[in-house]
Formats: sequence, structure tokens, C-alpha cells
Amino acid sequence: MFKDMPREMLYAFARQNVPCVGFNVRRATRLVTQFYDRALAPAGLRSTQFSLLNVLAMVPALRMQDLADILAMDRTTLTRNLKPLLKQGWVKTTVGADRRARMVQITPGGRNVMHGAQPMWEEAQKYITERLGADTWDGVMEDLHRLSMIVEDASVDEAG
Amino acid sequence: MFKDMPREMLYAFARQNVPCVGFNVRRATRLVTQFYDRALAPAGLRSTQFSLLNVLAMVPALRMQDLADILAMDRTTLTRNLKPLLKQGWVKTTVGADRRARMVQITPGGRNVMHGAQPMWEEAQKYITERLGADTWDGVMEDLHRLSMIVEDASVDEAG
DNA sequence: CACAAAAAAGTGTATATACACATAATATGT
DNA sequence: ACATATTATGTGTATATACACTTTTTTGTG
Repeated sequence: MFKDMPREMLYAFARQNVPCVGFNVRRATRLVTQFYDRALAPAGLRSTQFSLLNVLAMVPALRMQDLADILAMDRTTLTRNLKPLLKQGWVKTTVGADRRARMVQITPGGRNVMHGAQPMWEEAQKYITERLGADTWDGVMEDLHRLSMIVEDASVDEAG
Repeated sequence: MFKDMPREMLYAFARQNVPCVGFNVRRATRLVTQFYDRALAPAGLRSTQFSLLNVLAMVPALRMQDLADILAMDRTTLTRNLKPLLKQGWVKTTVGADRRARMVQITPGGRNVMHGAQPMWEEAQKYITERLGADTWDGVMEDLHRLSMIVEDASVDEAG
């Protein structure tokens, strides 16, 4: 049935028939992540790892939970995501003033590999923004953030 | 440092400092998926599983690769994602006319659990679209698809 | 101060994701 | 028809994701 159907019709099928917000953002994310992962592969980094290093490069040190909040990522997911970076020596953790807390920090080696990946990231980013148009991308960013705030407000509603 | 910082400032921090397309779509997807997962939990379904069943409910049977294309999902990821659904008896696979191919099909039990989850999905979907505004959501859908096509064209460029 | 409540983080388990490699079946060129 | 290339799928491995539960430390209250 779909065997000889051109790619665009598969897109159309999915778009026209699955109106779910979640389905569509997940689908787009899979494609975008694959795209960045391929671009960053020569630098030995995955998309998530590159993002993590970028955030950590902006601050002196962050508590696990604060970093998780910035990333809108479950705390325990962050623990697992840090594992390969710790193994490579690209980040390190130290015990905080509050000895329950662990502070996460980028290492010189982490900055190094991050800078090495920068050109690949820039090329990938440029590829997208050029084709999307700067105005459109600004709009998408804005919309994604509105969407994010809506669903996080929802979880606050539930909890409170 | 971030301990007493209000949530909106964390958003602002991430948004203003991490312009990466991939970072932002992944971040939004985490939040949206968490939202739908919570909504669908009473029905015993995850977001991905609900989407899978929905697509399968629209067609008589699909080859693995065609289904993977519709979902923009790696073929091997689909294999793993089908596993819990097969275990529950919500989908089944049969050998195709081409005996290399496996055809995937939703079962009556699968339709059942899908229909059971429908009200939860509708509520979650409505929560988002109402707050986002129908026009905005249409725009987001459109933009996500443009984004998707851009990055998939890129992978076709590479391969060809 | 003693002790219960709360907070910060890790672990066990299950699903989600994709690449490299392997296997089986079909298509193709001579 | 047969050898070879191609196609469809599965497996091994590694990372990404989050919930339930546990452990350690701090906070709050008498």
C-alpha cells in the first residue's frame, strides 16, 4: 500500500491524520535530533551532550536539580545523561556546601571537546535557520516556549 | 545561585542563552511528552504507544519500514517500541507476501485500549490547544513540518 | 537537643532512541 | 539459472527518558 508512495505523501498522511500535539513535536524532535547527532558525530558528541556542556559552560557550578530544571529534564534522567560525560572526564561533580547536594561543573577537557564541536553545530544550525528563515525560527522558538509553559503550568496545577 | 530563582527565570536563562534548534525542540518535547504521559497513565498507555495505535488504527496493515517512515522513527526503534504492545496483545505482526517483510496490525484489544484512552487524550489536547489558540497551534504544526522536511531533505542530500 | 518532616540525590526497572552488524529473502545482470 | 547486489528485518550496545523507591542530610518543632 505505501510501498511506492512518495515520501511527501507519508508526511501528509501523518500530518493530516494525527492532530496530536505530542505526536507532532516528538516526530519533529526525532528528525531534528538525528540531524544534529549526525552533524556532531565527528566531534564525538551527541546532541544532548553538546547541550549539557553548553549550559554548564555558562555558569560556575550548578546543583543537579537546578540543572534539571533548566533542561526541563527529570532529575534522574540528568544523572544518567551525565554518566558518559563523567566517564570521559568532560564534567565533574563535587559535594556542595549543603552536603546533600552535588554540584556539576564542566572541566577544561569538556570545554575543549565543546569548542571542537562548535563548527559542526554552527553549520547544522545555519542549515536549518537559513532554510526556515530567521523570522520563522524566532516564531517557532516563541511558540515552543509558550507550549512549554502551558504544559508545565499544568503539572504545577496538578501538584498544587 | 538558582536556588531561589523563580521558574520563569530558568526558562529565560535557557531560552536566551541556548539558541540551538535541537536543544529547544527537545526541551519542549520532554515537557509535552511528560504532560501526555501523565494524562494517559490511567489508561495504561504511554504517549508513543497511543500514537502507534492511532496510526495503526487507520490502515489495514503496514510494513515495518513504512510505519517507521510515517513516524520518522528509526526502523530498529520501532521494533523495540512494538515490543510492549505485542506483549499486551495490542498489536500483532504477520509475514508479508514478500516473506522478508513483517506486516504490523492493531488487534481488537488494541482498539479497545486506544478507545479507552481517547477521553484522556482529548482532555490533554484540549488543554493545550485552548491555551495556545487554534491559530497558533496550526502555525506551530506548519512550522514543525517545515522544520522536519528541511532536516530530512538534509539526510537525503547526504545519502544521495 | 531529640526526633519527625522535608529535601537532595542515587538505583532499579521499563520504555524510547539510533547506529553497527548480522540474517534471511528478493531482485538483477549476464 | 546462478552469483551478486539489494532489501527487509532483527540483535547487540549505548544513550535518553522518567517513575517508584531508597539513602543521606538538613530543617523544623517540641
